[in-house]
Amino acid sequence: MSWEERLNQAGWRVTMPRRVVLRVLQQARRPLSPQEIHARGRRIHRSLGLVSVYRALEVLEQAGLVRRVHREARCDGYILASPGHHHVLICRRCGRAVEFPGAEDLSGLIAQVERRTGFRVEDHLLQLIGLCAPCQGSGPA
Amino acid sequence: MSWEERLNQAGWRVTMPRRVVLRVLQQARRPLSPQEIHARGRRIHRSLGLVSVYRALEVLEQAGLVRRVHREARCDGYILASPGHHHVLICRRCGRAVEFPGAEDLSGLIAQVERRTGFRVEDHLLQLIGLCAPCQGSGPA
DNA sequence: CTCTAACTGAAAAAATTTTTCAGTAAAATC
DNA sequence: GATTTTACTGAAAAATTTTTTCAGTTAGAG
Repeated sequence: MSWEERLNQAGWRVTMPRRVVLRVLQQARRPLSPQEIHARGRRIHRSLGLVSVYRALEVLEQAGLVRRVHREARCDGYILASPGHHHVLICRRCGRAVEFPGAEDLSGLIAQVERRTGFRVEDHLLQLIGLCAPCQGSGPA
Repeated sequence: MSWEERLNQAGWRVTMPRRVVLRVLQQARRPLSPQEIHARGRRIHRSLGLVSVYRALEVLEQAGLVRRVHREARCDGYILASPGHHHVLICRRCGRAVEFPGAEDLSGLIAQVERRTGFRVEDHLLQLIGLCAPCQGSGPA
């Protein structure tokens, strides 16, 4: 099924901004901000508006065609650090965040990725999202 | 070594805004934005400025006393999604991003975390940061 | 082809983050 | 403890990013 069909079946229309945003991301070699996507998109279709880029990204993300990557810059949640531990567990209902140890648990996966991609992995960001024990009883709201 | 000593040894001063931000985060049960930290901080020290919160977070993060959590909202990098795969590998030098499969590699870790914390894990965010093969030769700039 | 409501771009508004600057205070030195 | 230095501070202004509003436009069902 093409992405156009996927959009249609989900009740969305295939429009110029969505087409352009997708094409820009297909050609990109790194994560792009809405601003960057807009700038590149205008080279494909001059009248593309920035607002439409924001809206297209929202729809395309919901449709699973685009993924948001969380980068160092411009992300605004802070918790207290427990030195040496880098993993975070967040409850999607009450928002509670817990750090937990376990860098060594990823070593196998990291070694495998390094072998397959040629990257040298220096750091990582792992966040698990779910429901904490008290929130499991309280319905999904 | 206390956090005050850690700051001093790294050449930073122990000041009111830094003290207040740290105290707010110690009392918090979830990740807080700079705005939220500011609002709570003013209840401890009325004259605390928002700008100082931003600056304190920057310093405390560098000192390893505070950790930034990347949440769904307000993060601006997008890449194309390959359905079903959730992991991303980013080169810190050239910015190139690659998705890679491997959700199943985390199942052991996730089961362990669920057992230890009582959370039910529904989703996760794993990003590896490092140097891609071409960038490994070209120095750290 | 017609119709309708999901869309669009532009402008304005809102919110967030950074810069600037004159003054303050932490902590090293006396 | 007083003096001195300069890393810091809050407020205001500027810059940037994101959302809302609105009058039209257009994708795609019928």
